[in-house]
Amino acid sequence: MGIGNVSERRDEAPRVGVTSVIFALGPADDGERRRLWLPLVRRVREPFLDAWALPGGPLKAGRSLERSAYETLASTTDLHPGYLEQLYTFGDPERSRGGVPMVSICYWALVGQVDVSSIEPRHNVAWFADDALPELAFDHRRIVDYAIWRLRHRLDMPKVVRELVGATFTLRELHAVSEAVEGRPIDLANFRRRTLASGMLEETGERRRVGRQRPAALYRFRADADAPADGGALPQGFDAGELSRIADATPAAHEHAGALSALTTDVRP
Amino acid sequence: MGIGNVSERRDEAPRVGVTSVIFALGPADDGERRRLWLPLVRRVREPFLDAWALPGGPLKAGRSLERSAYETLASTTDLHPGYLEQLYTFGDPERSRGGVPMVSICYWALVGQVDVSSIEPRHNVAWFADDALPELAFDHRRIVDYAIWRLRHRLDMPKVVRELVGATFTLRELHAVSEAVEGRPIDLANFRRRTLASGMLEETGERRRVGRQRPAALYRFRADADAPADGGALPQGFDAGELSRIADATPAAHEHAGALSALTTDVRP
DNA sequence: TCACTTATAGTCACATTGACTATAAGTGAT
DNA sequence: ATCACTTATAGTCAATGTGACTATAAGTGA
Repeated sequence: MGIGNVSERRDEAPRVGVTSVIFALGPADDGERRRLWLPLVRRVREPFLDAWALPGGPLKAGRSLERSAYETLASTTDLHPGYLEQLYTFGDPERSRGGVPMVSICYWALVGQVDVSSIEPRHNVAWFADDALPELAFDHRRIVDYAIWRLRHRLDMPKVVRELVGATFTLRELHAVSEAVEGRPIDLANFRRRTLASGMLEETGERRRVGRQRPAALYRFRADADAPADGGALPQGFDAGELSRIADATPAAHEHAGALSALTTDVRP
Repeated sequence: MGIGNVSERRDEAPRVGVTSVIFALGPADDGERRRLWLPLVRRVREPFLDAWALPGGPLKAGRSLERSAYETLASTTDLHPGYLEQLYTFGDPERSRGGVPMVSICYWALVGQVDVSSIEPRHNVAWFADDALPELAFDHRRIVDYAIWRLRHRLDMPKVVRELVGATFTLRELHAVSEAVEGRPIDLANFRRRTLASGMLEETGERRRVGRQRPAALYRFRADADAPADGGALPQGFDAGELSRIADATPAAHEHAGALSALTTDVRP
């Protein structure tokens, strides 16, 4: 049906898997810039037994790619990102396992907060800073490198950043997130000016005091003028709505609102 | 075989296909802006018998995704793009055919010149302007829309454009290509200034006369300072080298050098 | 009230860019 | 030769965006 016999099927049907790279904002260790952290799972079978690997699993029938990635991620790490975007599909012949070619459709996500308690009990999940990763199984290191590269280059800051900050935030907080994402220091004053001028934000009217100093005005992203530029890497309206539906159906999914305030806490297990 | 009885294997292994969206610079019809044209193939079997569709086929065992896309494209359209980049992977449940989920890994490419003669004999391949496409089979219309969207938004002009112009070109030619890619008129004088200032180009020293007027200086892209910015959507060094290897092994692959001069010719079959 | 820290405003020089205008250089026709 | 015409290429001007700083304001605990 459909494909027909291409010379009696010498074409080994490839195995198809989904893999996720999740980024979270790390702690503000000392006075340093924050880093991005990402969760890895320890492999419990060969090959690469005991090695760290990206969370993933086989594509599940009847689900969209995105949903499949979401479910796999949730089952292995208890994470429920509010954002999931296709990154790249890997399928070199060398990726074959046991002779069967392996195609991995990779997704990535950004989460602001990590519910440490929920993943703590499992010893096979841990978080690592993006610049201090262990050896990874398969070609996962390359996948991570690519994800980071793309995060820093081919992405509109706003769309990403709003996933890392909470619903409401001070400019300094937004600034910290931006620095983490971009991986470089950014002049605060200029950041202020640029960001405010962009018109993406609106004041909530409230203020928040972080230390014991002058409290800062709280902002939120404007609901309208939402996509002043981009639309993301997802085809507009393709799987676009899917994630929100998933998120709505998943209790834990929304609890990363107000994320940043909680991020002062160490996320390491 | 393969598909088997549904109840036995409810984890229906998905079928995996590769699909390509190819863009070529269309003719300068009248005085209008040039358009991008793309090749479609007429389906020769159900479903969507006789409808136009993007060139594609099943993922071939032992090949990389990119190579598979390249070969499929070549066999259905005789096109040999010098550029092939992963676009997106589609795999919604609705894409299933005959109950078997269908995952399509889409690639896209830009070719400057089309060897009309080589595709002419086949009546099941034709070129269409990006703003005058026929009804497409499956969800291919969405794929095309996404490809165009991404071409115009998430891409660094230089990298794309250098695939559409020849090895050597006048600023006016480069300007025409840019207009086609961006899909909007661009002030020539400013385009000049910007482009020259960018340092991407270098003069060849020669000049070329297009009409009967003053000849224009010829430029080429500088070999060094090659990637002053990006690197493309491909993970650096992943499949990156692959295409060149393919291209080298394929005679017709390089003949789109000097492409633009030939583009005054109508590409329609 | 003071010392201290952070929020927020403002300055300045400089680069980029859109919208035009002006001049230079070739060509075929007269 | 010269002219009319078309395109190549250079410049002008105002508006805007931005990096690197500096200055002032607003809270706080002591």
